[in-house]
Amino acid sequence: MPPGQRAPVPALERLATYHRHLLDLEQESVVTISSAEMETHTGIPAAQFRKDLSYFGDFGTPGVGYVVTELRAAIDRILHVHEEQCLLLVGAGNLGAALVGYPGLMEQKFRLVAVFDNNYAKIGRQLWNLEIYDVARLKEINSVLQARIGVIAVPRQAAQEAANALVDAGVNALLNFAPATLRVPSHVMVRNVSFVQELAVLSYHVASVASVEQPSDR
Amino acid sequence: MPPGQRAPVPALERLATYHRHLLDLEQESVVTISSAEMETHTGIPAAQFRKDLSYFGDFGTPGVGYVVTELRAAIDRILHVHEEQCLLLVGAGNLGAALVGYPGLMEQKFRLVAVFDNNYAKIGRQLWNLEIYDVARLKEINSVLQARIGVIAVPRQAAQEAANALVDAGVNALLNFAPATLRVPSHVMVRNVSFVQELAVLSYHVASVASVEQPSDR
DNA sequence: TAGATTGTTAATCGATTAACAATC
DNA sequence: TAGATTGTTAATCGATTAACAATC
Repeated sequence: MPPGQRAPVPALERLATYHRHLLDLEQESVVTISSAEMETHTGIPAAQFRKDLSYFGDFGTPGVGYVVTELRAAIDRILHVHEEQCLLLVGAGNLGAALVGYPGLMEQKFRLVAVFDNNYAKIGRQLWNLEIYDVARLKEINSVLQARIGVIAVPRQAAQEAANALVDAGVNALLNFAPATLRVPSHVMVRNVSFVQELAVLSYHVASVASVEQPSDR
Repeated sequence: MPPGQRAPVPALERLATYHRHLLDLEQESVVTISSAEMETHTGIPAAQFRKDLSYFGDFGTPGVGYVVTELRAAIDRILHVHEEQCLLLVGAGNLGAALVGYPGLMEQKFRLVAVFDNNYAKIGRQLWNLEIYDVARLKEINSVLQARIGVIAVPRQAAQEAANALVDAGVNALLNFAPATLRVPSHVMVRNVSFVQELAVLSYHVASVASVEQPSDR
């Protein structure tokens, strides 16, 4: 509760998970829920749920639990997803196209407002309902749009350049799909999404399970 | 070095990062590299690099460093990416199509060998060079293919069912793109890739940077 | 040999888990 | 009031960082 301590990033990630489940519960017209019940839904321990929330305030009632709608709304505000968030996308390839068309984005008030590429064959074309702009115009265009989150969906070699352009345009948060280590100023947060890295971890696991011979658990 | 201790998952994730940079260094014909030099490349502290490797053995030479090619090959074997890994994909939507076409996969010896969907409008069609099969045939088909890693790229509502089908077909590692909490047997490892969750963390950051007023660092 | 750099041990840090007094 | 469940403090756990003896 005392805002002296900063919430750990893992707590923020879990907050997003709680949020998703709370939306489900709202749909099912569940009115209140206890931390123990949340545990059965999310698989995250009740103590951790309460601890995570405690970084931001008091949201529950002892002996009762949490009002689903209120808690969902509170997390909306914490994560700042209660109002529309604009996103810029750099890279109009397969992955970029999949992101623009991804229905989960607008479900959560994220809106892709502009797409950029450096390939002249693509510039000026449409990606779904959005025109593809020259990445050289990023700063100019964002001076109007004022988006603060950028999505990088370009090949590895172009990733740093895309990051530079986005930061220069006033973006201070990057979702990076390229398998590259980005250098950014300290006020910019980067979240990497790397399929290949995830697959490597799974690959390690598969090999180790195979070597132990698959136990017949469950 | 003593294999009594199990490597932490964060160490495995970093191993994949080291691997990527070592491939770059090989391209540039760099012969040896020290942990300090790796730090400048990857941004990961030298001490952590050495510690991470120490879970798996001795790979360097005091006073010299690491032979790039040897270390890359050693990590290949640790992550089990030295031989081709077959992947099954469930979900032939936009995201699935982007994954099949993603060049980074085959660069790293991951090969998507079959695509499944439950939409009869899609079954029998081609996705790039692969035929889309009925998800009901997953077990039958994998009894031949023997893939051990599955990729879930279906809508949230269908994710658990896809996971069940994959596990039933002998898969013990899942890369899940659906924003859902999957229940799986304990021998199955799940890695979640959730754009929206990542965006929520970034959204929190953007809001907090804005509230402090952007410092003029860097 | 002297200089460099490893692998490892010990110290630090931070996050998770457990326990419980406060409170509805 | 009695029962339930919170928010928080303290204990535990695990990962990161620092320091250094071993070694090329």
